[in-house]
Amino acid sequence: MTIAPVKHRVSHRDKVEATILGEAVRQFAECGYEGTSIATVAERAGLSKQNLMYYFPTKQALYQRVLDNVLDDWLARMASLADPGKDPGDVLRAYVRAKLTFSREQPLASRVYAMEVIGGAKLYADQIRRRVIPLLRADIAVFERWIAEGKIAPVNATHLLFAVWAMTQSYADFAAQMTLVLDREQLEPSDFDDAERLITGMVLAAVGLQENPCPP
Amino acid sequence: MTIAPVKHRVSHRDKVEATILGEAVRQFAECGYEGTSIATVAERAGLSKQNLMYYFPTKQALYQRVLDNVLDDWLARMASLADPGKDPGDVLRAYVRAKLTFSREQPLASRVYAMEVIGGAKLYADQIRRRVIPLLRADIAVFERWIAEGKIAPVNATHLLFAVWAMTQSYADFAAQMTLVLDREQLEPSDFDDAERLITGMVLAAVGLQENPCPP
DNA sequence: GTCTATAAAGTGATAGAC
DNA sequence: GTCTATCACTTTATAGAC
Repeated sequence: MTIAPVKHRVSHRDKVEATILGEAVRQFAECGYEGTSIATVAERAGLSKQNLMYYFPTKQALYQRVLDNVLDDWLARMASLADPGKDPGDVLRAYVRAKLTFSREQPLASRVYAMEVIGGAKLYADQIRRRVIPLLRADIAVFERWIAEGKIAPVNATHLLFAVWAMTQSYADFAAQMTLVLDREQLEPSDFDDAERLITGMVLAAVGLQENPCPP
Repeated sequence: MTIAPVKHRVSHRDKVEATILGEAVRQFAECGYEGTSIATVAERAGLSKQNLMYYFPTKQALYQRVLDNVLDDWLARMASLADPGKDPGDVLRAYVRAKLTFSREQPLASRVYAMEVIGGAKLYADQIRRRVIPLLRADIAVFERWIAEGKIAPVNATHLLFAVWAMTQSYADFAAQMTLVLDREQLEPSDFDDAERLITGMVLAAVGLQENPCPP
């Protein structure tokens, strides 16, 4: 009886799964869940589709793993950024920067998540409810505490978070349109710098934390 | 020889096409292009799939007509909103309001367009290049002229437009996630009022047009 | 002008070989 | 433990009937 080769730090299975997941995230980001065929994913990963289904028994299992990885990565970067004890300005700056960095470094992850939400989150609503919503609500609560303490101007905290989310996420999701406007092959680091400056400025001005040109 | 009944103001064909397009936009918004089957669209529209393909010879033709209608509606609402002669504050307020109204009244249209862009605009890039990009560039040029004339603070006009687009569009595209945060069945008119207030405030504060709480 | 039978290719999934 | 031949079904599209 042969025993599984546990001595390897990264098993053969782990390597194959990583290859599959890498292609899967690209395909799901382009075509969404229903639009992606496991045959295409398998072909680009260099496997037969039947072989892929040995590692991921169903298409849904593959999709959920992709989305799990997306959330893991995102949550690791955003975890407890909003600390009510820290300076509001610093927190807001860090928040915008972290979210923009994710859009720049993991645009495919962002797009898979966006596609799922736009389509109504039919396959992942439970996980969003469990892992994302509490985090967003906590961030909103921090904003509201700052307002109550008079540290920032009284704005609608919920919609402020929606705004930050929307502006930063769009640099991954709507990159195709932005590159057409900017007449570029792809978004450059300088574009993300410009975006960070503008978004940070807007947010800080909105909550009264930035010395802004006030009309006389 | 029978002649086509041109006397009818709305032909039988127009009515059937409208029914089909109504179901198609819903289906494309949920599942994207590849994820939508014309059989499903036909069934919900009360036709056989073969009959649907009499009116729209290919799936691509149906998809392009749906996207054409989306753009027609959107362009009609946004046409020449940015008039360099008008008051910048009024224009920005009207711009945000018009875009938010579209998100509220035509969320499915917004989502079909968003899905196409996120997937890389593989089937509609030409039309976006032709009909959308020039309009966005014109809006940016107006913002830049205001800056040159000293009417608004010197911000990055391109990214300001990206920000407005992102914030307003997200109330259609990310509605599924927003309703989870807000614990609602669907977004209410009051949510759009709150959104309009916050977004307008952010934009006007960013360009120095709103008397904002300045730190002492 | 409107609708239907049929085809040709592709889908996710399983049972079983190495 | 890893991989493949095969299946039952759905996809878009066409050729042709009413």
